[in-house]
Amino acid sequence: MTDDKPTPAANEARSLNFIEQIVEEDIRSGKHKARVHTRFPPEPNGYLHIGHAKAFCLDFGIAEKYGGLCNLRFDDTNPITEDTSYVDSIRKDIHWMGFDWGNREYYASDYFDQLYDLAVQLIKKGKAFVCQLTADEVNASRGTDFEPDKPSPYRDRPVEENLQLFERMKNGEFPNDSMTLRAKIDLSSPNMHMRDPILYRIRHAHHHRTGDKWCIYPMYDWAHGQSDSIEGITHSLCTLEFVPHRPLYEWFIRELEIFPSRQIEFARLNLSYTIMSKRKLLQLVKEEHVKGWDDPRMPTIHGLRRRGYTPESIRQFADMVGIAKRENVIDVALLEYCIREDLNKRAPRVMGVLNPVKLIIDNYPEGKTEYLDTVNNPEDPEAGTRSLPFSRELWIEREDFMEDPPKKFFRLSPGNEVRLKSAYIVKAESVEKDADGIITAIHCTYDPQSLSGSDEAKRKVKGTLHWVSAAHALDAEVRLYDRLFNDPDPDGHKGHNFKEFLNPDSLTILNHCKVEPSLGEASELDHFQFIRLGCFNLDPDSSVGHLVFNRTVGLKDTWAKMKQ
RNA sequence: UGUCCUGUGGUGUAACUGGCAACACGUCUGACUCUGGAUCAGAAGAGUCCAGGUUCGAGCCCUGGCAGGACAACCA
Repeated sequence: MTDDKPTPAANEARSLNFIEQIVEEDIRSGKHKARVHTRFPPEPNGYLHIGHAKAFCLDFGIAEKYGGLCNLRFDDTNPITEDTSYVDSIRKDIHWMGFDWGNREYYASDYFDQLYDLAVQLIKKGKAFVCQLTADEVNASRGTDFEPDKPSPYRDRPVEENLQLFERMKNGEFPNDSMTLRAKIDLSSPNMHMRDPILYRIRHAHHHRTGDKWCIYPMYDWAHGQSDSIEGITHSLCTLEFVPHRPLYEWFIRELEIFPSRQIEFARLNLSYTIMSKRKLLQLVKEEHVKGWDDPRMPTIHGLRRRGYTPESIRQFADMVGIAKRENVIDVALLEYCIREDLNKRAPRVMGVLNPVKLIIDNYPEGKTEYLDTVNNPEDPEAGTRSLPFSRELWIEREDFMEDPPKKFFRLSPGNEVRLKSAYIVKAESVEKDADGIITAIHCTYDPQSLSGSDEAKRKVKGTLHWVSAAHALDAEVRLYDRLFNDPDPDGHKGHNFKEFLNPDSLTILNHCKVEPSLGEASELDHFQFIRLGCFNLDPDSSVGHLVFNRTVGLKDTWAKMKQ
């Protein structure tokens, strides 16, 4: 066994995304002494969503894979939109996802002093100046693609004067927006970011961490790259919209002669039938199209958690979508696949009836209750068994009975037999209806010899139904969710607002569901598989005596597919 | 119009860096099943945006097009 060609499997295990390839090359060449250090830099001005999850799974994942570190760094350079409450939620979300940053929780605001000093350094080099143009005037001075910007009249202010003015800016001697510090680079650059970008602006605003110490705040380009350098970040991973910023990122490194972090960009996640813009998600919350950031229909981490998604399923998803530079739209079906697969292995099976109709077993003794054993999870022998109360009157799913069934209907219909899961085989005999012709009860008979597990129970019947004993059932509210938008790309239609595509049926509330009594002991957010129906979890809205379940995702339903 | 990024089955990602395109989701069969779930077996589906070129040989290299996206905030 010397010259085996690599098997496809081995090959695949070796296949790396383009960022891993870069990292491995750097390690091989001994760059930064083969050290790998990444960071996840959220701005604390909103909640994290699944797109961020893709990003921080990458940041933390790369560090983990190559024995490096990943910092959490809040990019808090804009006090008027940022808030400490967001810091808490972001921290919580990342922890919940299973990542840890040790004591390396940093803030761009931690570096305001150093950033200020670096700015002074840049001024001294003659590479930055204090500009007194108003925002409108700056915009008016902007050129076009082929026409350079008009130089600011303050562009050639002497270094000494710049130094003094910048210090006075810092000292709060000037009102908001009256001055900026701008880099002096290249007014005719085809890259607009190089046309004397603004580094600092004046904002007399209270900052959630630095309080009132500062009234000048650095812009993204100035703060982000330098923060990377200060932390010794080797690979600074960000999304594609920052590609044009990279020349500026590198210009600062060169001019300041600071640690050369490398910025690498990848394509952000897009999910079909949803939106990912923080601003637009905020709009959905504010305009009450959803009930909050943690509404189970939201693509936020908060929303997914409440919906019943597990950290493992989301990490699996992040892994499966891959990393590349081309625009992409991931099918939500992949996300659903990930949670089904995870919960299939872990979620205990229980019985719950969403749209109940009474099933009366005419030949079963009145007042009798049997306790029948049933397995908690066929995928997990360790999960054990529990007992279920069974009696003469049961609830079954209204959909599971048809008076006049089509040929492939494997459920209950007059004269036909069906297995009640973990119980007996029953045969439908007759129905009761109300004045409107709606079935109010189904009468059946059971075969006492057919109890699950008994020798006589080997008889095959075409279908198996879930059920709940009427006398023992608990009432429950069940919330069914459908996609929030009924268009695959709600934000992608020119001339149409994304809200036009909101799905009016994204939430269906069922109020009179019946669930097995064991569910009375469920805890908040516990996961279950309601047999034959889907994955559900207990919503925090539940209270003693009022159970509320969310449907995380339905089971694959080939019958539903056949009906179409 | 300028600069930059990107074009591989329906979707996403690969192709050990020149050797006739693989994996996953989705779709469709069939088997099995006390969940029409799961599991198992299998199938269909791209000749890699287009046109030239280099080469024995190109998705990978070169040239020229075309298409999509990003940028032009005192946001990040």
